Amino acid sequence: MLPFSKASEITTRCGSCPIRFNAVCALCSPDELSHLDTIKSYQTYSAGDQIAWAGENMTHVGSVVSGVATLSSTMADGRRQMVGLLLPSDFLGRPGRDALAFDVMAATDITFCMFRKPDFEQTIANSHNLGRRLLQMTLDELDAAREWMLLLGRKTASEKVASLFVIMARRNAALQRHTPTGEGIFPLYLTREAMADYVGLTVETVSRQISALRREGLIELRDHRFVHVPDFERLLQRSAQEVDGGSLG
Amino acid sequence: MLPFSKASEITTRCGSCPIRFNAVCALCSPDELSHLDTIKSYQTYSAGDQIAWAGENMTHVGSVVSGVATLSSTMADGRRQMVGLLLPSDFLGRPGRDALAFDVMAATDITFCMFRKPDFEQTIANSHNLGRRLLQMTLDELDAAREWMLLLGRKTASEKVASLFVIMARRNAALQRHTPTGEGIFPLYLTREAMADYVGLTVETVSRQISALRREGLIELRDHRFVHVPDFERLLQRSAQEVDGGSLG
DNA sequence: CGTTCTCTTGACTCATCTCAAATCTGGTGG
DNA sequence: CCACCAGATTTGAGATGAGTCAAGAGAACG
Repeated sequence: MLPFSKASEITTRCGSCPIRFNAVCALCSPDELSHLDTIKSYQTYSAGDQIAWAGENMTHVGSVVSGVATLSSTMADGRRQMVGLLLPSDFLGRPGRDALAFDVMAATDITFCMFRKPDFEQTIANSHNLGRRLLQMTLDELDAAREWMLLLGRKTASEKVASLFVIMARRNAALQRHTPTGEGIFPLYLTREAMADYVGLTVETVSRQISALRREGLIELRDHRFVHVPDFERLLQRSAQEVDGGSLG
Repeated sequence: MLPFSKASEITTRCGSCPIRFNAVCALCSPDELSHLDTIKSYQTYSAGDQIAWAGENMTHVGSVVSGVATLSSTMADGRRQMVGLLLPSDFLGRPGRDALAFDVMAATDITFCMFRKPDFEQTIANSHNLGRRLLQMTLDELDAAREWMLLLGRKTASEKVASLFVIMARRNAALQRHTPTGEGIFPLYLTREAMADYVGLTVETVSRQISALRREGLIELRDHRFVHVPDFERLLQRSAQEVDGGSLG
């Protein structure tokens, strides 16, 4: 694992943690939280850092507090597919399994709230609420992965890219506890390459599709870091997505 | 259609159930099992039956005892993507959520060991082992879904079809608690259409790729119901899959 | 301010899809 | 038991969406 710096500045007590109500600890009682307080530690990585490699043994598991990380799978010849996008409150790691199945990279500077795996497994064994929440989150991720499979297997390039923006808009809105409608704006954490790996296209095709969406006024790029959506419903229609509101993990 | 027995014949006490050691109940104690015995019921469906529709409220959750079912997602214009394949011991349903996110169909005649959802949720709340096993299984399914995403997003048609056979060979072997090597044979439950929905191709392309694999001697069809693999390692190589041994869910 | 990396755009290629027709399979009724 | 039919599968020929290769424009960084 790459070197990382202590994040003493952002260390907080669980009770006032920004991801308190969405993370794996969301269902924990005050007692359980104060136990977590004693076994947690913060770790930070810089944008671009490889956090872990597929097959590696993770000594820690934990939650994203701030920043974005990607999970991806790489083939022998270099083809790569992103298989997970970790935003604040998302959980990284597999209690009960040693080896990590996928590569983990920091897409932005990122801070994790980590637990040594044995500590966490021990805590799960004693805290019903922790395991219950982890199951909920894992089931949600599974649903998201399956929606993502529909995108990868059956959507056109144009639908894929529109869907990507729909997903990002939704996940961004979800962090602020609402759902996107009408006009909105969200940060674009991913490079063209990461987007291409997300939707199973080449960078060139992603770039062309983004240009097309801009020409049609479905999106507008601001500062190269933000996406402004004038009419979310129009984008949604272009994505060929059902209206329900999945949020891909 | 593969032979199968009427539910009444296979109704058994949990202790002697064929999926006892892999299903969601695998970690349960004798006490817990005898409780499950009192709340379970068997349900059967015929090949081709739609077991449930996306968006529907499932009143029951449960395990496949024998037979095969598919989970799939359908777009408004009819495009369809399979997102899960349920074999014996796999679990269907989402404790804690009402609506089903995907369509469920019987690929062969199939028997489930079902629980009314409230009963099951109640039992989970009391039985640590049930929830623990469900979490394990869900995490495994998530890994499998993610490998599947690599297939959908980045593999060629030829690799996709070879991967499909690798996956089926592995899952079949896993049911008998071993891993495939060298020569082997397994049943082919899926139609060309289901295979196409699995790997995100058209039936024509799947058919062409199967013909190519046969010409090259990588597989051999027997009775149109079984696939004989003369050399599993050669097939594996063609699938461009890592050697580790995932088994897609 | 040059160097490097990312992104965009263009021209062309090719893998997979589409449309169409032939063949095979299993089931049905005479 | 056999002829026929409907559906599943295979195969062919041509169309096309996305990939590849290449060049130029923009940003980011020192």
